[in-house]
Amino acid sequence: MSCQTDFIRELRERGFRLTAQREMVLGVLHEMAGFATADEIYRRVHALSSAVDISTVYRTLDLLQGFSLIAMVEGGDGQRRYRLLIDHVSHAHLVCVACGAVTGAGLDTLQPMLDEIRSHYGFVVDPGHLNLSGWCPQCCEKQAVKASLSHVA
Amino acid sequence: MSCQTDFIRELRERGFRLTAQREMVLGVLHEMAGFATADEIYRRVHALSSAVDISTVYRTLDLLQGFSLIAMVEGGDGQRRYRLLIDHVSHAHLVCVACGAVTGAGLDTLQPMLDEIRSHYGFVVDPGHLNLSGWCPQCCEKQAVKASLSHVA
DNA sequence: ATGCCTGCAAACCGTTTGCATCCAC
DNA sequence: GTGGATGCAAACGGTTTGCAGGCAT
Repeated sequence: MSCQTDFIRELRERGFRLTAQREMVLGVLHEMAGFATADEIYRRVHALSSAVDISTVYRTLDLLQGFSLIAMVEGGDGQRRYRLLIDHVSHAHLVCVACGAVTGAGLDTLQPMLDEIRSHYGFVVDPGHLNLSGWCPQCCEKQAVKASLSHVA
Repeated sequence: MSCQTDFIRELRERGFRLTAQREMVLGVLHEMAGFATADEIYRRVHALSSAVDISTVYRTLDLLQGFSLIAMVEGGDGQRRYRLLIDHVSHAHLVCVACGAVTGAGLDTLQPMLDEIRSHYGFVVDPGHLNLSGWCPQCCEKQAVKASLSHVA
């Protein structure tokens, strides 16, 4: 619930209003384990109260991003996925380009590399948006199958 | 030009046809230094021959992806960017979430990390699609300015 | 009472697809 | 000649925006 109070405090401090819709979007994000698309979030909010529009979901997600309370990744399927950033900041995200699944990975092993990139290229990798594209174990296998097939065909 | 022959050979082997449009798309990709959006590619091809459609560009890009001859990254702006994979395989891509700029980074320093991810999570990061999101030096500065402003507002 | 937020619906933009025509094979 | 490839245009799906009304402040 700490995120809830963070959110409300941020809202108040910046002169935004607290509405039932914004609470619901945050609530849904809070009870979801991993990443979710805007539409998935919309559906769950809509189940709570049918009078919530998808545009409000997007606007609230924008707001939450502005507060750095959520992370956003671009899936390989053209859909964006969102996730709350409550003490998940120290995680990298392994995004499967085949099925869109997102797995968490400890950031500690990656930190030396990020520092190296920073000093080499002046490029600051955002730890909250550190997304590595590739294949999850399941799709990795499928990919191997597909590759062998395309050699035949 | 080696990519050209690779492409033609792949086409022939798989029973696809060699057309002027496909050659032009490949040619444009070849003469471009970095990543480009489908629209940028389209404009350059269209400049060569006005009778080329954007849909053909997309279809050719799909084809090239099928042959693993190009890499695709999802920019933070919702546009996909493409790039030829001629001896550029050993590069990671630093994608700026603010301006969409893509910088290359040597893969050698990152390889140990990729191996670790593979053994830890069974997740195979695709070296050809290794995209790290963050801020390029220019936008990094702007971001810092914006952050300080939002504290005031 | 004020004006920020909302729902509605339409616009938007990148991408995909159906179909008649065309051309590489 | 045949079927894959193309151009055209319309559809598509996720996201954004304009606007009149509603509700938190």
